[in-house]
Amino acid sequence: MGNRVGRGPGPRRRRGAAGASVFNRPGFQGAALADPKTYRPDALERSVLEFWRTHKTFQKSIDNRRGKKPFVWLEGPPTANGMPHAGHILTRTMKDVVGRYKTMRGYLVERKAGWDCHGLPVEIEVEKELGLKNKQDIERYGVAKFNQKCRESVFRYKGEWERMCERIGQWVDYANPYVTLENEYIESVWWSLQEAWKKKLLDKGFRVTPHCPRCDTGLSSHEVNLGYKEVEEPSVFVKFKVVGKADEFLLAWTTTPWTLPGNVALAVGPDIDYVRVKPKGPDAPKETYVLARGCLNVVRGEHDVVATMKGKDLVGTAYEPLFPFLNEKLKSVPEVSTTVGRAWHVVPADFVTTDDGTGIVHTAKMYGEDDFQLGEKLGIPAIHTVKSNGTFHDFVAPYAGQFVKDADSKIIEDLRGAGKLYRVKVHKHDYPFCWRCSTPLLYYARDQWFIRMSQRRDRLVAHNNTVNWVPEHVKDGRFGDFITNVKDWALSRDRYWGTPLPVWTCTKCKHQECVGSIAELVKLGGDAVKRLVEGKKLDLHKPAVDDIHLACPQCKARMDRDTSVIDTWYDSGAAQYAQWHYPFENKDKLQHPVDFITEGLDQTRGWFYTLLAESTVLFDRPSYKNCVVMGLILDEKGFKMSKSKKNYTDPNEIVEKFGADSMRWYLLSSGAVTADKRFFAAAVQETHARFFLTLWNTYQFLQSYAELDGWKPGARPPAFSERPLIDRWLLTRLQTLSALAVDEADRYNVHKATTAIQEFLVNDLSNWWLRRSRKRFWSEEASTDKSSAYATLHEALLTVVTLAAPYAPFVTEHLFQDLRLPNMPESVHLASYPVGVAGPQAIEPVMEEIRDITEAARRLRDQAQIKTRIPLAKLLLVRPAPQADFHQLLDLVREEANVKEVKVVASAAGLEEHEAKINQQVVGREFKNDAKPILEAARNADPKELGKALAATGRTTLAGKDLDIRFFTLKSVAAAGTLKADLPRGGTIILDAQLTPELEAEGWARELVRRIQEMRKEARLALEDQIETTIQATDVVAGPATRWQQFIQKETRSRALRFNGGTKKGLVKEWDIEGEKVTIAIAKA
RNA sequence: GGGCCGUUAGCUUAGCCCGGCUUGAGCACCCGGCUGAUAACCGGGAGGCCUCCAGUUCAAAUCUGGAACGGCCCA
Repeated sequence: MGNRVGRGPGPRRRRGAAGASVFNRPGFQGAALADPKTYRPDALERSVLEFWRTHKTFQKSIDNRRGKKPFVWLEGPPTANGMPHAGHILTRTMKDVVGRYKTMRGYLVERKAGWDCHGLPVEIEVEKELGLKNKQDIERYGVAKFNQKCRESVFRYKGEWERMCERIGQWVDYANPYVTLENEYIESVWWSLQEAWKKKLLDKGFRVTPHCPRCDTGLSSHEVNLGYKEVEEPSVFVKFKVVGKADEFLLAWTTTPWTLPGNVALAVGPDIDYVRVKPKGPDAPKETYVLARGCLNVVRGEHDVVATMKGKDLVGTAYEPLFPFLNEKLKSVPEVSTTVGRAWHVVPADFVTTDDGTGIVHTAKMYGEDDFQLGEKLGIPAIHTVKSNGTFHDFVAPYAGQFVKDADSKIIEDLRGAGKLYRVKVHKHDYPFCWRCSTPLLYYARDQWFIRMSQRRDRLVAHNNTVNWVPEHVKDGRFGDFITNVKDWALSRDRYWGTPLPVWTCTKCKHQECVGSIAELVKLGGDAVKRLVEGKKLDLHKPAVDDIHLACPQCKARMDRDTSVIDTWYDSGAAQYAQWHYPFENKDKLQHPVDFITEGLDQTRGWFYTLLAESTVLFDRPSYKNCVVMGLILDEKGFKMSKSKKNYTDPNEIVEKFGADSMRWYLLSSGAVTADKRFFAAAVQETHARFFLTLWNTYQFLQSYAELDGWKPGARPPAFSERPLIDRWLLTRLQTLSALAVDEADRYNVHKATTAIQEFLVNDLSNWWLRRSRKRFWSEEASTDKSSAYATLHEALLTVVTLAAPYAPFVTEHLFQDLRLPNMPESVHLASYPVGVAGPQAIEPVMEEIRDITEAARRLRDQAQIKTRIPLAKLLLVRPAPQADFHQLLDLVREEANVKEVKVVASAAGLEEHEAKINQQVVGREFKNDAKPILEAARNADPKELGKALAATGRTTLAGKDLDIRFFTLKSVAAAGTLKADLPRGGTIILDAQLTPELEAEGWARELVRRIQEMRKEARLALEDQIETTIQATDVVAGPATRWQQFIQKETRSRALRFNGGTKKGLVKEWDIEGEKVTIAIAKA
């Protein structure tokens, strides 16, 4: 390569104004960025957003792909009445990454936004705002006005959501979103409910669901889950008197005393062992108790077991009701009075355990799911003792009107007074509370609408099996478990703000109609409805929809709508078809399954389920092909982020400081996106520094030299074969990298793709290729080498930028604008994704070896305490003769290790020793059970002794076994006292550490150059500025350095250089170089 | 109470599927070097009972069982 360090950093002249780009930048105004050379993420990203707006880039990325294979993605609609947080940023980033990536791979990716509008959360917000406390308050306030407030409140944070999504670079069509409150959307939902109705899957009946007495409605399991709290409550052991036996009692246990007036049966496990016990002692009551043998610890004091039996032996035993109220009520209702005799008996049930309680389970039909099913089986009538607002009915006289939880203590006292209480125990457990209003929830049977999902269980399972779940364990784990035990979907909600259930019932003949479209509504509703539709006044919400009455097709009498609304989760699960107003419009848009969805793990039983449930019921098709389940975002300490604890940094602050790119890259690259992830500012900062600053500075390097040299992208790049090996290596690495990035992204392993891109940029491009190629840019004269360097750096940056574009859309766009050639697309997001060539190429391991050699050389210098600045004469590389072009790469070693000559020799006889290491795998396979002593002996042996024998004879003896060379790996190591090092992949280097006056002189020169360069920087001189330099030094330094005067002048751009003379001008500094005092002065010439 | 996921250096993590180098890396720390691209870079050092216990095996971070802790989900 020749020693052409030349003019150091400065070329001859500067072109254009400072900071102005030499590249083509059609859309950028440099003015937007105060200092275009500094990376200011926030300003840069905002200017890129502006660029996308003015060039309609998002729209073009779709229009360009018209006619191409579609890749269909479905947005899980957020509710916009809360602020977005870091978890939302992660899922929205993932959605965006996949969209951009697939677009660049050539697919048509349309991205319709969506908003989830209905539901209890919205109602609660409005209630709070208006100071309403319960449903009566809402009714008094007026449902019409209330729902109007809900409608206004839905989009309270819509602006924040849209701003956040835009700011983090999510491309999604917010101009044409689907909105679940619109008539078209509701009409599609109605259509689907009618389909379910036609299939006899939509039905009405009692279902026990978690119920909030304050909101007076059932809650979805998702909602219940948000409100578990640990509570300590009294639990009671109650004595049920056996009919016909004077002093015999069945002991049962409950944590909910308020359900005792509703008791209808006691359940036992048929195969569980039960005992009859009698208390012992003078004060003991003359009573016997029956309970499970496994629960005897419940019994207080001394006692005898007087009999044992199986649960099935107890079945049929009649007992006296604890309270008379329900009994009397049943007798008074003619339709059910005949069934009274079925209640208050011991019955068998498979849910009974002896884990806690007594093994005899108090059963109140209306207040537990198991209880209800058991009650149904026994034919016990469904009669409530408690109203849906949580207070006792009047017929439960002593507690009438009291809230159940408040009545608990009175019930306990009354039982104690009546001698029916065995004991009370404080019980600690998790109990659900309403997640919005903190009222304790009741499990409560209501007559409600439901979809018979249990009848479609097999189809759900079959469709689930077609889904590519990422991570895989969700398929058979959390999701699979859920659907194999799927329950019927309790659909109706006795609330106001939601999609109304479209079922009308005839007031006279009870005929029911499920309406599936607005057209049908007009047909059955007559002129009044027709006028509404024609006047565009139709509102399908309550209360307007309740005012629509249909004419019964059977008897012409009036039909009234069932007053309930449906579970809002049904709305979101309808998105697949309802977003297109299917089947009334856009029949061609519907796709089952869609290609891709992603949401957080918390949606497993939410949206992931409702989508699959509806597509199974309606179409008998799976809903999605690929489902990426994102992990949760945790705080710095690993706890779930919580608004109330405020244990997280506002993500907006982080975006402002380090940029959305850094935020996205961190979230995507630090471990799998499907794993839970800690999120904190320092982590994002590290990403910013490591990847983005490196990218930026690599680009700045190219930019500043191109500017000085007048180099332009695409200016006659040398052919691949003409470029130096190091360039060919880099370009080959790019191929391998691209292939890997595509492979990983195709499998949604975005963290592996991003990590690979980052490692390439930092390690290969910046820290190796560029580090080793800097001087090629400094050279004065035009050459193939120099234009190769430019072309290679340019091509590498362009490829990296394109590879990283889906993940970090902003800075890549900015750089692409500078790097693109005129014939390239106007945006990186309109470009094709590089697919590369898979498989490591022959040159890659060669470069690995070169890097190993320089590392080893540095290690040797360190050991010998010889600074790199002092050149050494020779480095011997001991290895078999390499391929011819290997020698080209040895120049890299020469410069990096600062040696005058690198020589490859076949053998270093006499300079090396051997170290042998046992190969456990081979020994293990060969000797099996006898391997242990051999391995132990090998561990205890001196590797050098072993190596000596093996190198000489090819065999040795260990633990009495004669072992040949194939049981060892033999390494050559430095003989004591030599500067010699082994390479990890074979081969050895030997460094000639002999110093000569010539070498030392050059070292002094380099010492001086470095100080002068540092002073140039300190004086803030421009790269190309000329200086005059004066050096005051003793002969130790000045003598040798004078011989290198030319070199020093050239390197430091010193027009004049004087030793020990002249006047000290400009910046003057005193240095201590290896104990020598040196004074240097530089002044701009 | 049941299910799922996780636990590797102070922090972030790779390796685990498919058992076999002394468990790799980045940040931070210490020593040294290098530096007119970088908030850098290069060499070295220190820092790991790979959460624990048992089992399988010639051999376990890796496979199996159990436990602890953390998180999530369900009751």
